[in-house]
Amino acid sequence: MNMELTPRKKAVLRALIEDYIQYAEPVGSKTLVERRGLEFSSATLRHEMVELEEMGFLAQPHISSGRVPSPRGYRLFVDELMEYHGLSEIERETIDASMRLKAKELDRLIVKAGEFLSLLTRYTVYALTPRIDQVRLLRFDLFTAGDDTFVIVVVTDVHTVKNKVVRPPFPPAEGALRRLTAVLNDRLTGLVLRDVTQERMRSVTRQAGEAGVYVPYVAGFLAELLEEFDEREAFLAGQSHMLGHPEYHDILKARRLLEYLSDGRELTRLALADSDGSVRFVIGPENEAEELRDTSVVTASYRIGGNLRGFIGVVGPTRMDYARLSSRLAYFASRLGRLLSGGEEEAP
Amino acid sequence: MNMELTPRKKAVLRALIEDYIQYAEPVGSKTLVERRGLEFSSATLRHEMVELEEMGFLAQPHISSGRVPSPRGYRLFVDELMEYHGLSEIERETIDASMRLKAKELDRLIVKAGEFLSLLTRYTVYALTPRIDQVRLLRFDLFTAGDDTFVIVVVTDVHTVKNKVVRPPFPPAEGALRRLTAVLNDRLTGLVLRDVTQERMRSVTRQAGEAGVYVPYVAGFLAELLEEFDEREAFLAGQSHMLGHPEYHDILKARRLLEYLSDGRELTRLALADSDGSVRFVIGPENEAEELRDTSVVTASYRIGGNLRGFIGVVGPTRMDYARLSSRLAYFASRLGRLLSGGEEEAP
DNA sequence: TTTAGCACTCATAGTATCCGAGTGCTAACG
DNA sequence: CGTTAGCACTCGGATACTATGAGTGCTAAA
Repeated sequence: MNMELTPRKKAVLRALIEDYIQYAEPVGSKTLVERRGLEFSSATLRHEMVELEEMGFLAQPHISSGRVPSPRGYRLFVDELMEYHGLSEIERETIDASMRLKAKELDRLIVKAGEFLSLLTRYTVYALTPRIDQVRLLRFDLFTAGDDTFVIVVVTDVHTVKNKVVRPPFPPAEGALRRLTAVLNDRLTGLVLRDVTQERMRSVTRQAGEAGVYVPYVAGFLAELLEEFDEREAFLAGQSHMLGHPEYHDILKARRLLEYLSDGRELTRLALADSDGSVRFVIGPENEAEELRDTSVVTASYRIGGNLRGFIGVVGPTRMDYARLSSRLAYFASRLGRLLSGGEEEAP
Repeated sequence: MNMELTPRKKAVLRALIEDYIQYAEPVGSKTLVERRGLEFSSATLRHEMVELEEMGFLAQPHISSGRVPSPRGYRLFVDELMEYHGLSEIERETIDASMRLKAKELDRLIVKAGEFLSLLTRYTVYALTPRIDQVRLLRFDLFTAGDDTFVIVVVTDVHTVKNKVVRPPFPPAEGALRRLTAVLNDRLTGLVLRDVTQERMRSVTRQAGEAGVYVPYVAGFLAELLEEFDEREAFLAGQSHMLGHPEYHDILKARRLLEYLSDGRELTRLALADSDGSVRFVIGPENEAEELRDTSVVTASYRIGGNLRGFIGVVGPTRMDYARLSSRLAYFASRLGRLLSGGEEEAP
């Protein structure tokens, strides 16, 4: 028996997968002729299908039904067979328009982007913010605000300025804060956040004189920032789309999946894309998590500035419209990266 | 026929509703005796049930089945019949512990709170931030950051400090920004954001000399802030819980509802609680939105500081555990308000 | 190598039947 | 007169059986 993937076998497999993606029903030899227009008799196709099944690319739900792609089949499809859809001008414009988001904080922006992507693709979407392990401190500013509080503002070199309002037991004097600000800017700016040691903070305290009593607040804030920057935040959008696919008409399955996805920690562990721009497919059992074994995840990454990478992706049944999806996702991610890197007047 | 709500009728109705809430199955006269321990024969209870049905408190899915509470029945139940569960010490502590949230931004805090409430109640939760129509400007600060950008920081009297990074076509000089900052603080602090007129900004420009070229950036930022503060933000959490209730085993129903709820604008229009602390129930057809006609919404409000009110609530089938829910929700909302009003060192 | 023909498989839909929880009504009881 | 036992009746849901037809694998001829 011919166990090579002849061009004809590829054509059959491709036609079958495309049909199954569209109609979500096992595809028979006759359907292949009638609906996909393959120029062979159904008997010939049956031969091919038997061999494709033996090669592991197809499966049969039961003995007398049509064929269904196996995960390996999908894998071959996305790697070699599928034809990438180009985007129409209109689609490009829709995506571009969606990027005019007003939010200023990174995470709000990502959430909005995810919601839009979910609207666009009609799949459930997850998004991960970048893990920011190298934040550089650019500037400090401390000033009083209200009766007995003061504000610490820290400017970093990534997309955000962070601040905190502090209420110390002893009311801060404007002059003392000004002095402390000067010392902080003198001693700490230009440093990477991770490199701000206790030793350095002690030297700030020494230099700050009486304003030194406020140093612990600054140190505490920096510690919080370090922690906050260091972990990715995860978001999910468009959960209701999951219920639109027939494979999740089993309510228990749908529920388990959504429950799994709503755990941010699990999301963070989810498939991450390989390299910028390109799209990664993780198909069914290729997923590590038990809960995703019959689910596919398609991910792209977006870049902020130089080396910060966040991820945005789509979750759905293995029978996803990979071809259509991947081009949209890739374009979307590249646009998102551009937006966040400050194509607008936004961002340092 | 006795059309008055005798104490016995109330007892029957209450027992029936409690049973239905627990088991989600039409309740028969025999069940009332055996499971709820009513001290009458099933025949007597059948008499009562006929009358309760005629009064509109019960309904019968079909002629030979048990009874189910009608929306009017639930209404009576929450208004008069149900017995509020107290919270155990452990539950109180669990809620209190959940309030030690690290997030600094208001909306992130609300999201986290909503996620926790959903975990606690096992229902889908929605949350609305307060509508902040009276923001007072406390302080401005402008400074350069990086090569050709500068940062505008605005401190307000509500829970947040806002900032924006701006990249003007002409690099800003440190001195000019210092001067502009001084003018802004002189002319605008203490004002309510809404009262910052174009006229006022023009006078700032005049006073700022050469730094006046940067005033439009500040004005633009203030306009954005006004818009941002003025609208509530809406969040949804725990969507997967919806699928846990048998009334949403109809996937189409579940999907429609989740789709409706994932539209933030619709959420904003959702039932709002009446007064602080107390909990409001909107039962099935009492909802204005068509999509919520067989869904109940239970809402509480939380206060930030003096007069800002946000809402947090729970969405589920009309067969909700109102008694258990309301006490938990009320306590949760009051705790949330306390947290946000600055029980911690947080917030101006 | 391809295709027509054919017997075979089996999921699905449709139909018939049964079961029993629950009802409403009536008559007897305290 | 309110309460209860008894009973015929209803009807949704479970179970069993059958028919249908899409799809198969195999064989033999083109």
